[in-house]
Amino acid sequence: MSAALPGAAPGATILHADLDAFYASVEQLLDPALRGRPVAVGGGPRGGVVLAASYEAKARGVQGGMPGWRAARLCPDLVFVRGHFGEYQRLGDAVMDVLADVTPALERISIDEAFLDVSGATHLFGPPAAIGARIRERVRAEVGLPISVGAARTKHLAKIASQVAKPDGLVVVDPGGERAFLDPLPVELIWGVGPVNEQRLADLGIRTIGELARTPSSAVEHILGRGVGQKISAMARDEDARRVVTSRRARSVGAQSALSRRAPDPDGVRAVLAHLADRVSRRLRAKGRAGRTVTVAVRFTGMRRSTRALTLPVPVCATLTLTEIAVRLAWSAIDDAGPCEITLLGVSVSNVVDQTAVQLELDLEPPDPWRPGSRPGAARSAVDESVDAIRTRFGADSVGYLPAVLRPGGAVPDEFRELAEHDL
DNA sequence: TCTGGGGTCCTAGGACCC
DNA sequence: TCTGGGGTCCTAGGACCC
Repeated sequence: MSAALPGAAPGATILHADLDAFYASVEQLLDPALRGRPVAVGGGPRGGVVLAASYEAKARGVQGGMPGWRAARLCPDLVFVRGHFGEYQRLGDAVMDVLADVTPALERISIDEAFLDVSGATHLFGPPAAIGARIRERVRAEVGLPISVGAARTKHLAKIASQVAKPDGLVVVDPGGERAFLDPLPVELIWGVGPVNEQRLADLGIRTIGELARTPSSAVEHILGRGVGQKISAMARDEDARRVVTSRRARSVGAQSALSRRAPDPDGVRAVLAHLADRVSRRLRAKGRAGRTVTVAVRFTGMRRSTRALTLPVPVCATLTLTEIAVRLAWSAIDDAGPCEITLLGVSVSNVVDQTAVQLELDLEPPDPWRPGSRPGAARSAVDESVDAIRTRFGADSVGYLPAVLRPGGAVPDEFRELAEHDL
């Protein structure tokens, strides 16, 4: 528990609400025996990565993204749980419902995190500090989860405030108090400063946000590049002008699967890519969208990655078209790599636009010489439409292009994938 | 014992056009 | 025969976020 900084200044009207160790907290809510114990969702001592760690686990050095075996070594009594992904979705949605009661100016940025602009809500609920406290009480009482809230004049500052408030706290940065709040904090709290940029800044002797704010922007741009340098300098100087955006559509859609290391063989590569292309194209068609650029990512042993992209003259969303393009791109990368083993394949589609009723991609394919006047793309669309309709009625696994046996080993549940999907 | 899966944005270099 | 400069699009790679 941490106390709010005093103050009810009307200017701190952007809130950032962020559930604490979300997946792990849900597990502790569902199973009282896990409360107070170090818990890791996902992974295990013999493989996979930790998707989320409880605060008890974090205190022992366990972090999200860490390989399970390393987490187990750091914390021998760590309890690994598989995860209740459907519950995460349900409870995350329930929390967003609570937030939406405060204001419709709500920007959800992930399953467990959102910005709110409460400038229109203060006459109903009081100053931002009171709204933040009310949100925390309601989420605790009605959903049963701890949530931290930051309030400030800008999104960037509100997000930093919520990070400082964690776990289970509320921090309000009053207008006028921004510099005093920011200056002593480490640069890694700035949105966009990760391990690499943190080190680059440290090489210049810059460790705090105050030091960064006092460094000429040109010097920062010199080591971080112009775009990133300008952004980060502006953040350090508290010059964030972003508004709360209530709806945002994804600009790309992708799917990827880690594979147990294997030498690439044509049938196996095609099978995995067909599966991924099916996931991607299905999501596109469900929203009446299509994309012009197809990108394939291949990861090799040693975490070396390679990508290949192709931009088409017209948007595509047919499963078979996407599969064929992906296969060609993947082999371009694999052939360039020489003898190798692959550990991941990914397919993504960008340059996404609304698809008109006409399936323009039909004309990408040459006519079938055996059937004069035929439009082979029409057959593809017809197949996709039939499959989509069957899945709608009978479930996603009722029909597919692939034998189930080809699903890559170690795959995460589909429910987990869906948690991370952005709205198209 | 050796790293998930969903995304966003930026950069450099090359092709191409006017 | 040689040649400027700017703009746009594309590709490949990389950093970062949740």
